[in-house]
Amino acid sequence: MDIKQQLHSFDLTRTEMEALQLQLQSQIQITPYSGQPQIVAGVDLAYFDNQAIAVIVAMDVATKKVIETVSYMDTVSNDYIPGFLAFRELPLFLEAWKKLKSSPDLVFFDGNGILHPHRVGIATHASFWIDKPTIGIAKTPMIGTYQTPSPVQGSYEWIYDQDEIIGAVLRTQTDVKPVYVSVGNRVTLQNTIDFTMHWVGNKSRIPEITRQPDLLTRELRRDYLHSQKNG
DNA sequence: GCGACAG
DNA sequence: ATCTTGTCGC
Repeated sequence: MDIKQQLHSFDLTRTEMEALQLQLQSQIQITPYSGQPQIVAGVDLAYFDNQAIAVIVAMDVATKKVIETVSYMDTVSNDYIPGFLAFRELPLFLEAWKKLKSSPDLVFFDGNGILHPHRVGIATHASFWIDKPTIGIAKTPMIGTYQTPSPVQGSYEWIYDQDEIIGAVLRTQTDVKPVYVSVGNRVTLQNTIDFTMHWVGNKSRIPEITRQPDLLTRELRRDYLHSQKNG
């Protein structure tokens, strides 16, 4: 099976998934983002039973206002396996992506980029499907070693795997648990930190760019389950 | 062999 | 991710 076919096949064995990650890993481009993104998007999913709703929210970088939102609901075919989140969530995300009319310059994912055993977390993996620069923002650590960042908002520490820097522990709010950010593809870790902090308000630990889709995904699930309960 | 392990 | 009560704090 060539890589092109695998790009559309998510029902793979563990060995096949690892082989695909290794192929993608060799194509990662950690390069500075050219200029400034004008439109960016955030992604998240909400589950219920064996189904899920994927939501993409496109926002204007300058005004920080929502430009467009799209969603896609379907059955989830793959279990969650640490290290293979992409194979569970990308199928739904890609369907939602097809419905998007605007063209984001960059996409933020709930999860990791290269802060991953094979350097191919969901944000990195997705970049090869949508052909866009990506960034990963995780709420809990997965791998790597790091020092605790200062409790002040904006402070951070590198996350290492041996001598390799694979991400950063970033304090989005003073005296609040930090988040774990990493390069998805086609950006630098510094771009990742800067772009992430741009979306940090003064209230939430989670940047608005991924908090918006998180809120909307739960709202849509509530509405769906409610309408289903009635008519 | 044992424990860890994004969402 | 999801299941859930009370509770601390602005």
